[in-house]
Amino acid sequence: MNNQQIAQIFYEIAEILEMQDVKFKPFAYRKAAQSIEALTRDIKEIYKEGKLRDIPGVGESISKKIEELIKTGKLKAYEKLKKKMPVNLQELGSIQGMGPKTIKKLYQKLKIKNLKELERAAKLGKIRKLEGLGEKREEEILENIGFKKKTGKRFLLGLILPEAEAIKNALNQLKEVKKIELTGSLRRMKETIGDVDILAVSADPGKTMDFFAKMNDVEKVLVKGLTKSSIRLRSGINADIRLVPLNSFGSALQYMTGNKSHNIKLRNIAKDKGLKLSEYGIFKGNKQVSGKTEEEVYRKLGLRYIEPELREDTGEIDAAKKNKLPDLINYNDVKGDLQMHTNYSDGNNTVLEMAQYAKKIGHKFIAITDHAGNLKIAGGMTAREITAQGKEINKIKSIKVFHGIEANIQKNGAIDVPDNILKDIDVVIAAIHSGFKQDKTTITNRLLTAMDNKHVNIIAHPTGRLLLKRKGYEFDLQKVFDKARERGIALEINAFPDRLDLDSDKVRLAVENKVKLSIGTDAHSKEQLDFYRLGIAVARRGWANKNDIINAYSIDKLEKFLKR
DNA sequence: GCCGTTTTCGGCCCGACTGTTTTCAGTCG
Repeated sequence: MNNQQIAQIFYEIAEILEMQDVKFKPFAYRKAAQSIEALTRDIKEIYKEGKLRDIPGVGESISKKIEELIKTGKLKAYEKLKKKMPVNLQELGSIQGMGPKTIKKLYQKLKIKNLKELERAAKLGKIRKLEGLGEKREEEILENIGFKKKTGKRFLLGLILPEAEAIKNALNQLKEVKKIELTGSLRRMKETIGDVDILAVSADPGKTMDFFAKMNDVEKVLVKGLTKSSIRLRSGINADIRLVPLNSFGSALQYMTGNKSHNIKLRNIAKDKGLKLSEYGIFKGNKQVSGKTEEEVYRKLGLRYIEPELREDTGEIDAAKKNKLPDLINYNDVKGDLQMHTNYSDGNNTVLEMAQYAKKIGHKFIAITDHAGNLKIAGGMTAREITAQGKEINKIKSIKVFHGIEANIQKNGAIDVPDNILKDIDVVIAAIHSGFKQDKTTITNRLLTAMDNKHVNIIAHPTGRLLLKRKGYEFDLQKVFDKARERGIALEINAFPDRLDLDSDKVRLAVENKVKLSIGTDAHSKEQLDFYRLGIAVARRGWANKNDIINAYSIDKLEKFLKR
């Protein structure tokens, strides 16, 4: 039973209780499930320490249920509920428009238990005959099943951000649009995005909504009103827009940026102060006392301004109250990029082209880190090629270029490039590229052995995960942190859109452990150097300040770090 | 079921849109 599985059971309990019209309990179970999901430690450890009730939303009853789950792997209360409602909630609930009440009705009237049965019933026209449902709902269900089958539910931040920014810019061209921002998980720079949320102020809502619904990329209009509209883009992602009065822009921006539990906490703070917070502002009775800017909203609630990337309800509100928010690294603090590839291995551009583009986007330095050693598929360089590349790098004067390589950590932890080559390399990146299926202890030792190599500077994409594809291997994080700190090795925040590895939770732990981090785009073409801001976003979401990130160092300081 | 610098009992975030309704329930964010 891991954290996610336990959380899932509580989500399902919430759902079933909601079907039974039980008041308030669903909210409590959902809250507990969210907290458990957000834990950065194994809940079993917390249980062993007897500290389950320190988890927000976990009280007497839920802590006992967690104990039962850990001890027996089962939960009697859950199984009892499940008997009354033996349906695949996760599956049915993942279809847009299917909430607890509809699921319940469909089970009671048509015995629908899963997606397959739902699809069959819809195709046979059985759903439209039920009271409270109709033809349109039936069509909607069928369509959403089709949508679910076609795409996964989430999209990579790095791929959606440019598309969303293009939409924002197009809308911003309209003269009646006075203000516009991307909001939601995009603004929080979450690694994957469920949909695109846009907030705007418009002097002509009708015209703005018409434009929004008729843009080139629109596949289907889902909802269209004067304050709120929703479309599906050809790329498969949904985009929502909300129009509000200028006086409410700040509170609406706050509200739409979320996340949900961050917002709920803020509303509770407002309430404790005798105020009411909604997307339209902060109200005292009927009088609006705040809402034009986000800064003002936080101030009115007695909080320091909280950067969007931190708004995940993981301690930031408390920190804002106590004036203990981190001094986050800024997007312009990063002065260079510490992982990229050229045509010496599997990249598309030359050393010079990479350097020129890096200069253009404002970098002061880069490290060229082509594959070396025995990774043949990625065109690992030979000793002779490494020397030739070094000469080419030395010719570049417009920007500081470090000569690096990306070497492989072999199954026994050895680096597959000999020391006599490594000793002349400025930046040695080591990474695991094979043997992902080894057990936790083996991988841990492998990483620790690699970090004992006296030339290694950076461990790249430390967990090996690929977003929406591969989970990544497990290892003892604490041991690797300790070794990195002792040995003066940085752990990478790989900024390639489907990696973002380390992730922000692990970055936060690394920062707490005083481990240095490096940002590398892993660019294989010059345009991909733009991904560096995704890496900064991960750092910010991990509460890092600029001293934690070696890319924010001056060149002198960075050179010292690299010489260890 | 959880929780408390106004509470150990009495509250629990708030509003828009749609479909199937003739006054509103359900879903979503």
